[in-house]
Amino acid sequence: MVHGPRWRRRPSERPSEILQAALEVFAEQGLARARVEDIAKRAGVSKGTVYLYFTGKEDLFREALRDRVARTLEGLSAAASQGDPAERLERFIDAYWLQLRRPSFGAMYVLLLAELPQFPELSRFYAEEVSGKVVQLSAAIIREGSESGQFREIDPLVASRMMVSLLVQHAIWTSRPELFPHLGTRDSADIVTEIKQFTLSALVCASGRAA
Amino acid sequence: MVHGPRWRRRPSERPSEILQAALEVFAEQGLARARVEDIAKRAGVSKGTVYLYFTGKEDLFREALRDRVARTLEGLSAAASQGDPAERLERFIDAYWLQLRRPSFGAMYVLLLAELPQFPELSRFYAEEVSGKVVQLSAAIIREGSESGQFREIDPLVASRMMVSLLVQHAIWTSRPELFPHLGTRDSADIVTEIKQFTLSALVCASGRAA
DNA sequence: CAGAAGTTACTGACCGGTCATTCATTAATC
DNA sequence: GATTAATGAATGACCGGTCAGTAACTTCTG
Repeated sequence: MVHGPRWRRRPSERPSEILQAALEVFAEQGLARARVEDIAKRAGVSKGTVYLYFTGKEDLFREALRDRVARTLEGLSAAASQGDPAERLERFIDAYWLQLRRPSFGAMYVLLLAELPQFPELSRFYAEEVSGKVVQLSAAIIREGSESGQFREIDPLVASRMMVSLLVQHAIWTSRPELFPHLGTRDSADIVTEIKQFTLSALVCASGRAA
Repeated sequence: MVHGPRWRRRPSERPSEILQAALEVFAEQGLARARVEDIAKRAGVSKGTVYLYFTGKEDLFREALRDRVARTLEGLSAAASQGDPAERLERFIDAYWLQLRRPSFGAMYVLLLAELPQFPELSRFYAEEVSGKVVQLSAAIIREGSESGQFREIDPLVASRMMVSLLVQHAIWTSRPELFPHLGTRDSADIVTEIKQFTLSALVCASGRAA
């Protein structure tokens, strides 16, 4: 058998290759069960190499999650920038749903919920830079629609939370069909349409019940 | 110092004491990180005793979760049984929210999402007996409201999923305030009121946009 | 009723396997 | 041949699970 070199030196690409592999393994196994050796194997390197670029398993976890979390907001502000409020809201929903249905989202969200208490710094980052921002962005659209009279009067932050709830929860359900059979065989496009219709019904409806 | 007996024989109470302690520790630490010794300590027994009543850590996990999960549906069908659809829906929301805001819910839900893939049997139990049932129950109320003309025409299963999304997601957020600052200092009662109003707005509104 | 004999709930030191981390060595590259 | 990237065998901490021993409780006997 003819072999190429047993390995190649690629110092600049290694870190991101390892992070990618790490996110996958952490997503499948969780922090405690994931084995550094498996992450290394998936990244095509040996266990020792991981320790050249990261100080340990926890560091690797932190970086992998930060890397993925930081992308959640990609494209959201752009989507929200053109047209009348209802259109913009629909585009916002589409853009957010695009992020949420990425296969890694469900896993990442579970990792966030399950492991983040151990990483206070990363928790703060997530709360400030991600979780809060999504609600703020959509709230801005809703506020405008409210002021222009296109949407009924409603606290924009409340409405925004409701809409985000619908999207996130449906994304989680979609990511675990074996636990949540009530979605049946609906595809992603149907779901997002249902969410849009429900949200807009709640927003354009004049009625409103007095408290 | 005077000591009582070093321990007492209480064979009949042991199992449930251990399950209770187990649920708490699993909720805090996850399956892999939780130590049997810590569960034992919290239950006030030694490690060996745990193995008298359960065959191992996984068995303990399975039983603790099944025990808790089985209670999720408590009181839901009763709540849904009197009055016109809007009232019944509000009572259903109140009853479900009562379950969801129990401190153990957030933790249990995360355990479900994170660890259940390893327990196919328990997954099936959850999917069939819990997850599906909640949606069915509320869908029945909505269907009736739709048929009586009190709610607009809408697929009851879709509307039901939307409503459950709102409740479950807000419960998760509530259970991790450090990750989700957008709820501010709102209390539980405000949140459930907001959810009711939003849901009913979406349901009673005549408008509807053509697809 | 004493207290001996028997039963079993319970304990905790120990064993064995797993896996994060280290580091002496080797291979590629300059 | 000097430098640095990469390897993988070796190390040791940790923890699930075991089991010989002990203490609480029960029953039997005179």
